[in-house]
Amino acid sequence: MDYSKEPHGVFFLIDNKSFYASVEATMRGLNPLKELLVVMSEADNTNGGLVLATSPMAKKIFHLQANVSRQRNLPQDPRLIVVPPRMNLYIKRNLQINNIFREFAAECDVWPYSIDESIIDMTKSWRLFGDSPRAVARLIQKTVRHRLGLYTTVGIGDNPVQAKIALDIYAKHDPELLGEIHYETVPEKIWTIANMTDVWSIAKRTEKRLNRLGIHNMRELALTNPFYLKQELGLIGEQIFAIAWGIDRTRLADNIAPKSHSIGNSQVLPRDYFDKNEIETVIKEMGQQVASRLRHHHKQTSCLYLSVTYAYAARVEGERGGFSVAGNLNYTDNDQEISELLTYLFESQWQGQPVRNLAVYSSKLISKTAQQLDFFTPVKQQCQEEDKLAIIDEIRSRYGFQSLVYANSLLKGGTAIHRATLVGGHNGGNAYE
DNA sequence: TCTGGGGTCCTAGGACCC
DNA sequence: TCTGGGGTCCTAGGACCC
Repeated sequence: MDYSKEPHGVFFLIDNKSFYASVEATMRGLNPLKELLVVMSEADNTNGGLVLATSPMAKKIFHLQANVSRQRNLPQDPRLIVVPPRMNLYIKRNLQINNIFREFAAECDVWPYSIDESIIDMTKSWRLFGDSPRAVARLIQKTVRHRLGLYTTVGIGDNPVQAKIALDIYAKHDPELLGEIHYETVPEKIWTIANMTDVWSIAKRTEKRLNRLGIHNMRELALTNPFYLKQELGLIGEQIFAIAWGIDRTRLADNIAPKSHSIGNSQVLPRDYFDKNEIETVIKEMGQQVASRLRHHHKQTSCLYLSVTYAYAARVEGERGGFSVAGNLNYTDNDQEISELLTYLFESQWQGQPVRNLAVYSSKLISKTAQQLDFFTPVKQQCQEEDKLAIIDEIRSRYGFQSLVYANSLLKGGTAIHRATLVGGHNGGNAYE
């Protein structure tokens, strides 16, 4: 493989070791790597408790490998500290960590990827801070540890995908929490990965399809004809072939840049819902929440998507366990218009099955520059409606969502009030210390 | 996994157009 | 109106990630 024309840079992929659990440990004056601690959400719909994060030592001692597990899987051991999540605090820490990264690279070269991972393009700046990329990575780790008490894990690569694999496969098990992959070390570092599903973008289904083609590891993948892979797996085939060779031609500015394609919410209901009115109450609430988020981002949507999953008891083998439908409408961020279309979509498909899971997404978004008036409603009325929603948003941002709810949320089945203070479905806690 | 939540991207097949 | 064909857009579903 000739790598000479491939982009060569210095990329760091940094994540926080057991992020939520580590933050909680530091808040208690404990060492994140030594304590036995789990963060467990006990929201209504978690069915007894959902473990969101497990400290490294708890994973080791109690063999808790899976990231997400249930309360029933937890050992009854007095040494184990179980704490509720504080999502707002984790968001705040994430911002602080990224601000530290911005001391080591330009603003435009730091790309937050998730609540506990960021990609940093260090190509232009690493020489300012040390003799080798590895030394600079150590310095960043020490800085974060010193200021916030948190341990970070760093994958280093000549491009983002090498850094990502270095992080996932090597850094997490390295005593210094560092991993490196470069073009020259691809056969040694990537082809030897025992389990293909450990590689980013390959999960169970893709592994199965590869197995059917006689491919059982990364080396075999790398040595397969790429045209054959493309023919059998489509674009995914090309992509994972490139990954097997450590090749990544994406330019972060084009690909990672936040370009919001959709805004939506989903929830598992706290119990099975049988009644049409109850289900529609929640659908309307979710529509209002999506509308409110659209307004907050100054966006409007022209396409709504509703997904309904039936209660387990209503599933029939061989039949679909729910439905999803999409519908178009004129660009809007209006509660009423959004709720109406969602209700219509629901009624167009629902045939009385009990429901357990609902999702509402808005897509085909545009930035809102001015209010779009329609031809059929008096202008004054449209402006008043707009003003009313702005006031609702203002009151809610000052006094909380539950300070002002539609009467339907007080009806049986509504979940909005209960969920109002949750962040990502979990307890927000308080960001202030 | 008898159910967490918020996303992105890809694709097969149908509708529609010229 | 017992077979055109190519292109584009849309929908619904699948797969994956953190």
